[in-house]
Amino acid sequence: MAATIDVHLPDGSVRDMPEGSDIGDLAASIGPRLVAAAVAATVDGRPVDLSTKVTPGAVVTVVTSDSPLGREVIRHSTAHVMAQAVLRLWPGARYAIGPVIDDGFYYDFELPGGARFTDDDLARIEAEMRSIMAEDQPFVRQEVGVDEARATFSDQPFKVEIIDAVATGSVEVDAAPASGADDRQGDAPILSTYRNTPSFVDLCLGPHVPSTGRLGHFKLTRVAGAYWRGDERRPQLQRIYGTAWESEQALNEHLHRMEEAERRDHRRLGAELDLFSFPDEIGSGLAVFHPKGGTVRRLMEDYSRERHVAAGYEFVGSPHITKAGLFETSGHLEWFAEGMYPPMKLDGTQEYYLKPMNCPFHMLVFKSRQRSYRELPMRLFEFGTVYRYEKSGVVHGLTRARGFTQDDAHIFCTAEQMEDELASLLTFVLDVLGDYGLDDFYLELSTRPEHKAVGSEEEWESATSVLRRVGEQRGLEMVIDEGGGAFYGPKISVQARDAIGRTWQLSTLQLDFQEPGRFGLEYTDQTNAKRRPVMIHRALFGSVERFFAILVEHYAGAFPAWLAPEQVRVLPVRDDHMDYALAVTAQLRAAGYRVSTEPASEPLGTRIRKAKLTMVPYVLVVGDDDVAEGTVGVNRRGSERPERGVPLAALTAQLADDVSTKRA
RNA sequence: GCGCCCGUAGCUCAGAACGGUUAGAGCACCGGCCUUGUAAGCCGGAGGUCGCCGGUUCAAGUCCGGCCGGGCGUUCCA
Repeated sequence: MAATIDVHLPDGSVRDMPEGSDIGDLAASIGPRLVAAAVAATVDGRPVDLSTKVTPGAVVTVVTSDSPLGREVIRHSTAHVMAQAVLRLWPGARYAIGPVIDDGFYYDFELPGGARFTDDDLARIEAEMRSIMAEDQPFVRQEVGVDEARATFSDQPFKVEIIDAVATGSVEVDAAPASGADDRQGDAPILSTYRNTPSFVDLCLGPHVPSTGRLGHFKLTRVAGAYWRGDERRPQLQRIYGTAWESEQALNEHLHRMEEAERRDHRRLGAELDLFSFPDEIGSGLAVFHPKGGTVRRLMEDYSRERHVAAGYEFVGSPHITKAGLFETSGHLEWFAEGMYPPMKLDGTQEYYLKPMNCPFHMLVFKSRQRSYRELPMRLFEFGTVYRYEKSGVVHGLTRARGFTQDDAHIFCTAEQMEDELASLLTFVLDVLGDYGLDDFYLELSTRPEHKAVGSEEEWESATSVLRRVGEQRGLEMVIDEGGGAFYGPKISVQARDAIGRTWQLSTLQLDFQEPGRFGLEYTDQTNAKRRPVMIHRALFGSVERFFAILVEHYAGAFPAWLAPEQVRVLPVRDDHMDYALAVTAQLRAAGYRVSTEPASEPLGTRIRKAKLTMVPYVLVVGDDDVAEGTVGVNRRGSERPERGVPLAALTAQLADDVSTKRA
C-alpha cells in the first residue's frame, strides 16, 4: 500500500495524495476544468511550477490563468518564447532580462553587429513564437550551481553578469529553491534555469507554464531602446514589449482598451476639437487655450469658485515672479531649484524667480497682520499659475506641462480644528470631483519617510492617524504608501478611475510641519498666547490644465452639456428658414445657453455630419413644419434617431435638466 | 538629460531607397452655383523660404553635419 501525503487546500480542506504526486496531479484530482485553467501554483504562498512535488502539510493553491499571478506566469513564459524566437531568427543575438510588467512583458536583446529591430521584425518574431508554441515545448526547471550556470551561459555575457551578481550576493535571490526539496544555507547559491529545447535555456526563478502550447494569446506591441541595467553608461539594448493574456477575448479586450486610450488622447482631441495648442513659438510644455478650450476652462473654474465660496474659502491673488529671498525662506531654492526656471537679474544684483508654487505667497497673506484664533480656520484659495522647468523628456501634453494653473488652497487652523477640517475637506473634494463626472475613487495615504523628515514622531503619528481616520470614515478603499510622504508632512491623495478604468492621481491633502515655522506664522489664542497654526496644502484639480486633459479623455471629447463649449447648433433646412433659426438661437441664448447657427450654404447632411463630429450635445434642425408649429427637430448626442416636432419649451426644459444635473 | 523614431500647405499625408522641369492629394479655408428634413452636393481659388543653419554637388525636399521642435522609451533588475 502506497504512502499518502496530506495536502491542504485554500478552502481549508485536506486531500490525500499518493507519495510522489505533483501539483498537476493534485489539480487533476480536483477536476478537469481546473487542470485546463492551471498554469502554476503556490505552496505556502510561494509561487511554484505545477510539476512541483507535493509535500506533507503544505498549503497548495492552484494558480489559474485568469488570476493576477496566473497572468504573470503566462507573460513571463511568453517572454521566454520571444527570446527563443529572437535567438532562432538572429543567431548570435544576446538576451538580457525579460520581466513581467503591467499588462505585459518585455525582453532586452543585443543583436549581432549592432543591428536594430524594425516594426516589420515584430511580425516575423510573432510568427516564430507561434511555431514555438505549436511545438508545445516543455518548460523544464533545473537547479544548478554557479559554475554550472556560468558554463551553460558561457556565450551570454549578460546572463553571466547576472550569475556573478548572484554569486557575490549583490543581488537578492530567493533563498529557498522553489522545489522546496532542500534548504541549503546561503553560502552556496543555487540558480534555476528553464530549458525549452536542447538549444534554448534561460536563467529564471520561475514559475512557468508546463509547456509552450499553453500560450498563444499575445501580441508584440513596440520596440524601444533601453540601457542594460537601466544605466546610461552601459550598452544600450533593444527592448521588445509585448502583452499576453489567458484567452483571445481577454487579449482583444486589452487591445481595445489601448485603442480606446489612443482615441481619447487629449492631445489629439485637443487639436481636432480646436481646444488648445502648443505653438513652437512659445516653447516646450506651454499651451495656449483656443476659444472652445477656454470656454470649458472658464466653466470648470467658475463652478469651482462657486463651490469654494460656499465652503468658506476666501480668494487671494499673488504675482508670477518674486525676489529670490521668498524662496530662500520657504526652502524651495534649497530642494526644488532644479525644477525652477533660472532667475532673472534685475537692478544689477536682485534676482527674481518665476514661481513654481503658490504657498509662500499665501504664507505672506497670513502674515500680513496679527491673526486671532477667531479667524481660524482661514481658507485661502487662488487659481495660481506656476512655472516649473520640467526636463525635456518628461513634458507630455497638458498632463505634464511647464506652465500650469493650480487650484491651490492653504488652510490655516488650530491643532484642535485639524481633524474636523480634514474630514470636511475630504468630503468637499470628493463631492466636487463627482460633479465633474469622476466618482470612482480610492485613497492613498503617504506616511513618514524613514530617513529625512521634519517634525516630531508624535506630530507625524497624530496627523497620520487623523488622515487615516478621515479616510476610513469615507469608507473608501485606502492604500498605504509606507514612507511615501514628503519630508514636511503626511498626505492623503485621491485617485480617480476614469471611463476606461485608468487611474489618475487627483486631489491631495497635505499637512505641512515645515513652512509655518520657516515663515514664523502665529496667531493669538484665547489666553493671549502666541501659537503656531497647522497648515494644510490642498489642491482639488491639482492643475487646471491636467484636470482639463483628464476630463477630455474621460468624456472622449463629448463634454456633458454643462461643460460643452457649444451646447446647441441650429441648422435651417433651407435659406428661407434662417430667420426662424436665428429666432430660436436668440431665444436659447437669452436663456443662457451657448448656441450657434449654421446657414444653409451646404446640404443638411453635411452640416449634420460636421456638427456631430464636433460632439455638440444638441443639433437642432428647423424646416417648414417647425416654422409653422414653433417646434424644432432634435438630434441628441448619442441617440440614433432624431425627434421631430419638439416644442422649444420642451427642449429648454431638457437642457436645463442636463445642466443642473451635470449629467449627459 | 540620454536613446530611438519623426519634422513637406492650418490638419492628415504622398514625393525621398536611385539628387535632375514650375513639390502633389484629401480635409479645412475663400468665392460662385445648388436651396437642401438628418453623418461627405458641384465648380473654381488661395495657401509651401519642404523645421533652421551650414556642407557636398553642375544641381539638394532628397546626401552629410550641427541646432530647434515633436512622439515614444528611459518605473518594473533572473
